[in-house]
Amino acid sequence: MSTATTPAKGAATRELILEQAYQLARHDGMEGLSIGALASGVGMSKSGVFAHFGSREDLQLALLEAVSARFVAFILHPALKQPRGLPRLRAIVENWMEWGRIHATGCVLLGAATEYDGRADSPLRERVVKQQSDWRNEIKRAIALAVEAGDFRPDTDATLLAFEIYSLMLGLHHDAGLFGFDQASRCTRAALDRLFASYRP
Amino acid sequence: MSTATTPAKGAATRELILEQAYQLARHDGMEGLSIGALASGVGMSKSGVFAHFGSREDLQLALLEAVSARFVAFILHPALKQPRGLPRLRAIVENWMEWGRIHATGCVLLGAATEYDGRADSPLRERVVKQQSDWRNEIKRAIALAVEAGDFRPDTDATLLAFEIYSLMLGLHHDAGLFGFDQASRCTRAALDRLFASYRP
DNA sequence: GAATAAAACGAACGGTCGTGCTATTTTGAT
DNA sequence: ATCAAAATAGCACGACCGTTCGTTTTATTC
Repeated sequence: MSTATTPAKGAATRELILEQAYQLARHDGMEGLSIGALASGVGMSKSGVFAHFGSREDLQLALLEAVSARFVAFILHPALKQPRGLPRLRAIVENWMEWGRIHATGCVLLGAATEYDGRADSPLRERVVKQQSDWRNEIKRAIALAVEAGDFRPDTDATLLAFEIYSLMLGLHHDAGLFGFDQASRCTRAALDRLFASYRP
Repeated sequence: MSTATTPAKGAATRELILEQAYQLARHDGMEGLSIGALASGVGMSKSGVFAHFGSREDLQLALLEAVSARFVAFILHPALKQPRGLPRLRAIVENWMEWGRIHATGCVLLGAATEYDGRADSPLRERVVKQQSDWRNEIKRAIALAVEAGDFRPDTDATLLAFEIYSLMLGLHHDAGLFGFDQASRCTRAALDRLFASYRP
């Protein structure tokens, strides 16, 4: 122990692998992710990549974790600088739409949610469900703060509004992937304005 | 020619194969569909199954076509018995929700839309885009009839409303797959009521 | 620089993948 | 019953899959 400094500097390689895995999973989904393609993507041997995670499933779990952290860091954290209430909620949604623009060509989290939606219980599915549940709660919290601030009517159903917002974001991703981002974002913005207006006191 | 009756009675086998492919694709997606698993599912040899379609891609295309036809037959056709306007639109949405209930454990069409969203152009993707586009137009038509009937305000943006409805259905599928159908359908119904009310004259 | 631990490699394993090819069976019309 | 055509089976192929194992290279510590 004593001077037990971090003996693992090859954790940087792990990051590199996860970054590449992220790119691959955007195209082929979580189940389409293969260690062989991943290895040649980072210029390593299959076994070299494999050793970092111990199994394909653990790799997938690590990827899921990494993407989720990235998602929250991109959307929620910057929005926390905005004052509580509608401004913060709008910032979240705005960042979310920007995330959708960047990931119009495939989003790992959305793909995972679709791949594991009705599947039998597995560590992967459990993780996805928890992440989605956590994220939904974050939105509900932002909504609750907007109600407190008087930006929304006191009888606002936060669960319902969170569902409505989330649905529009699904619509954005869906339409952006199939019909192009510009048209999709126009509809999304208009729908969000209508939605927020309908909850105004 | 002359008495050229249908020489192919093994088209029934094709149907059987497609039915099994449908079940498999619900779990593993369109890209997870494999001929080997399909063959053992219907109790045939791989090559026997293969011969019916000529390639995996053609099998996928045939499946996509079959599911799409089933989708429309389940949701749109029965609704056409309802009078034009809001009743018919409501019937469409109601059938759509029932479809979502049945397919809470994986919907092939939704899965395909996610799998091919940002992908490079391929026959599969083109087919998915066309199907989604056609379906969106059907919704817009039903909305336009509702406007004509005076159920919605004359300045109703059919494209926007179609997007809003579609988004809610995506939200239903999403939440039903992850959190259970009951809670998801409650939110969806409430959101639909709010949405329709907001367009009332 | 020697000793030690971490990291990466390379080959091999049993499987499954999609896809050809050639037989064999089954079917439907004569 | 016959015969052509359609349907299915059987087999083999090259490629890739996740995983294991023993070795070799690289990095860290004394």
